[in-house]
Amino acid sequence: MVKKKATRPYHHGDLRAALLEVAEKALEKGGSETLSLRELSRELGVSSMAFRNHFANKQALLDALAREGLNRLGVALNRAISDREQDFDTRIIKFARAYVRFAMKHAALFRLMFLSKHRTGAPAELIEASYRALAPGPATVADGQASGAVVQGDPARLALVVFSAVEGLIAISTDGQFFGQPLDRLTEEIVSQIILGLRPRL
Amino acid sequence: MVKKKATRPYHHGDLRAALLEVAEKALEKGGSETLSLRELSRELGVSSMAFRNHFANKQALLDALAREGLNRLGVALNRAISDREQDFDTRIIKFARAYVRFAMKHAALFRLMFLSKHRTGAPAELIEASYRALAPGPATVADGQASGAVVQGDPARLALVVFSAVEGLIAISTDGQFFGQPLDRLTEEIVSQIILGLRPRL
DNA sequence: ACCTGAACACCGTTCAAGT
DNA sequence: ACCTGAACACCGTTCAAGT
Repeated sequence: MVKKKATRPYHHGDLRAALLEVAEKALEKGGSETLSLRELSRELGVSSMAFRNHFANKQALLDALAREGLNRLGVALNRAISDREQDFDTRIIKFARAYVRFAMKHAALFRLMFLSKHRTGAPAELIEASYRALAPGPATVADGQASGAVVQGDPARLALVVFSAVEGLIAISTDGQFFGQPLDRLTEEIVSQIILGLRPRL
Repeated sequence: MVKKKATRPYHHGDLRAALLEVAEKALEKGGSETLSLRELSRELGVSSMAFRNHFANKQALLDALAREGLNRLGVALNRAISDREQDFDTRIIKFARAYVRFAMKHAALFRLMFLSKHRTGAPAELIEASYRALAPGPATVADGQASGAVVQGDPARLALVVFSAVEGLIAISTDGQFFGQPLDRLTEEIVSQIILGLRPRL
């Protein structure tokens, strides 16, 4: 996130930031395919091609949006596991909840984030941003290994099981078929299940 | 799937089927947003608006494609659990594998299927097609309950845990981070984990 | 450095018309 | 019943030009 000097040249102090802001709003109520650059420009009272000074094309704007989203997810996940005094189970459940909550709260952005990073020819920068954002997962698993709560093995590989559980919850959550169970409770249940498999054999 | 008489009126015996076929091919290598009706029409050597006799608009064509995909998934899932002599664990693992394999093999179609049915204002027909396609999940759980392999409770609710596991696998599989483990094996591992939670308490 | 405006090659959809 | 072709209102992107 490079800060630009607010020289207020034509219409805005920072057209780039303004574009990202309205783009995210448009995203959240229409998806990435219905998002129109011309419409965004109209909203901001700027010419259709003003955005060209800040983004090479539409894809570049979407990538920037995805990158920003990944950074925000990373912050949320880091905060969730920040208390290193807590035991592994508590931390990993908080991690899972933060992940699921982010996906629920910013559904369209979340979809874009993983659509962008998985598309063929995604910029390396985006892949790296994703690794950084998700790093709290493996990190917590590694801490769990250090305290004897988790079996030995590659933390990234073991964390994959947690990611799988979380992504599964997110996927089925759009069905809204929770039979009245709050999502936080379901997250705890499923992740608790997963934790059992990560336990060292007695 | 209503069969039309092959009267070969202008260009095709069945333009509807031909459209669905090329549309799926286009989908599989470009996503639903880059799919162009005009381009499909050109490929079939037909006017841009010929499709209008078979589909009200682009969305209707995508919905039809999603519906067809759901039917095919349903067939695959039914086949996976068809041997009622097998025990619960075997059947539900086969179910999960069939699900994951379908999603891998028809990635773009799979995405479209769940994008279509989850979008606001999705036709009821699509929702029903989805329930029918996924029915083998709850059905297998119900069989498991009958044989004492699964705890009591709403089969649809219990099956949700299996769906969650499977969807999670699919989500992370696009990352291709399996550390050399075959997906079938990982599916078995994770679903086996899930099964433990479905067991009646001794 | 930042923004404009006309032009180009695409879209999906509507409508009147053809057979 | 099925298909065509012109027209309309949109796109994203390129390019030459403005300050």
